[in-house]
Amino acid sequence: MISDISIATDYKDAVYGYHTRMNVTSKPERTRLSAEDWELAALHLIAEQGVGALAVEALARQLGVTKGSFYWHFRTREALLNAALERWELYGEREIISQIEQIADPRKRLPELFRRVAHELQAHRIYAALLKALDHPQVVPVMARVSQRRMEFLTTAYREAGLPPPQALNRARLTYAAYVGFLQLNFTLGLPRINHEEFDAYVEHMIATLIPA
Amino acid sequence: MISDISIATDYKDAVYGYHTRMNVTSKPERTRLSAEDWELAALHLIAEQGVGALAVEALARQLGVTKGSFYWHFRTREALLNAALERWELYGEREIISQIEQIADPRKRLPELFRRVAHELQAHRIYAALLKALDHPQVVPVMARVSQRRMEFLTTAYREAGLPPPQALNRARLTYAAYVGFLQLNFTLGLPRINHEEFDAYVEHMIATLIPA
DNA sequence: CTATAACCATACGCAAGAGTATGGGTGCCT
DNA sequence: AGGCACCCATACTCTTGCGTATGGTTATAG
Repeated sequence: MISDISIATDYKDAVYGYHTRMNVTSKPERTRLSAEDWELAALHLIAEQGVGALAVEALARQLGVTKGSFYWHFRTREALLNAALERWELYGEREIISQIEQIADPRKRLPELFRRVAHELQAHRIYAALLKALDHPQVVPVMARVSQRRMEFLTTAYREAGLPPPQALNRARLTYAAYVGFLQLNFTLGLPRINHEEFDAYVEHMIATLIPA
Repeated sequence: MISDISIATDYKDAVYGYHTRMNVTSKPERTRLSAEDWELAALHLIAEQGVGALAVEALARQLGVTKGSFYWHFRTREALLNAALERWELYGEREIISQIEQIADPRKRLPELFRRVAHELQAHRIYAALLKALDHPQVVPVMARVSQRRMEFLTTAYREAGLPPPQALNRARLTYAAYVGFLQLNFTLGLPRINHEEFDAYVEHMIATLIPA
């Protein structure tokens, strides 16, 4: 229980860099919660156990409170999910794309993108979890928008790297499908448990195969 | 009381009385069921609505019976899931791989494999559904075995097509990830709704990009 | 033709989880 | 000092879905 809380706190720190609860060993530290706290905890739980595991009483236990708190901040469970998804779409994305866009040489963007994504896979856990929750009607539009944006980014990157428009689009499709499939096959399914240097070799193979010289 | 129940039953027949089995007839379907019937219906439901929607009472309604029937054939809900998964692993696979293996020229196998898979996507709905259910501990080993077999098949195919072993393995990983990702992005998420000739162009692009000349 | 096994219906019990009602506590503002 | 907004706990209700108990029906072997 207490370790769960500390995990949630660590997550918040990792994302937003502030610290509200520093208990771990001592008492439950009765700090009051905000809607944001619930949303962040929800995202954390989704990343760990999937959307299906998002239950309000379970979340309340993790946060050291009861349902009474939750239903003051949110009208329903769906409201929490929507708020969490919206937060993820707004703040949980952006960084990488804007970083890559500032690389001068278009030819160097794609390899760099591949390598960065490959080395920050942990940040894509939520995306992987949402991918498996596409039967929930609430997540579909969010995922559609996010995936669409990423696809467009990839497409223009391939065009700038020299591919003619139609091929650039198909190459982007292929690349993005490979990304999505990789997330599935590694987070959830643990496949042959690829090790570190072998993984790097795989990434370089991807670069050599998918990116035009 | 009893009249209420009978009314509810009539209503059920009128609404849920659709294709309970392969043979699509109307109501007087009062044939007795076997365990196999339940397993097939379960697989069908999984393909349509995912593993999470596999509920015994819902299945019973679809088959035109009640729970009483189910718990004669199976000890528990998990038992049904396991039986259905086992059936799928045994009978729902094999065909394509064995077909492809009988193509003489190794260089022609991979393009042919790609095209066939692309044109029989419907057969991969269950695989796509199970992919999203990897948090259920029951499906993990099944998917691990199936994916492992397919990966090995792809790897040897790439070797026979001329790639040196380490590259063949990585290319197989890339290919299979692209396959998995494509399933996700198309069945569940409906992305930009790709049309027919554009899809064919995408498949050919995949072949040109992934298969060595 | 009847006895047994196979199959199914009905009516329960039980647990989990969403949502509600209501009251208590805590901080801040005036 | 008192009041109001904010936050949370407790104790319910209601629904869903799994599993059980028990008895009824249909098929089939002998």
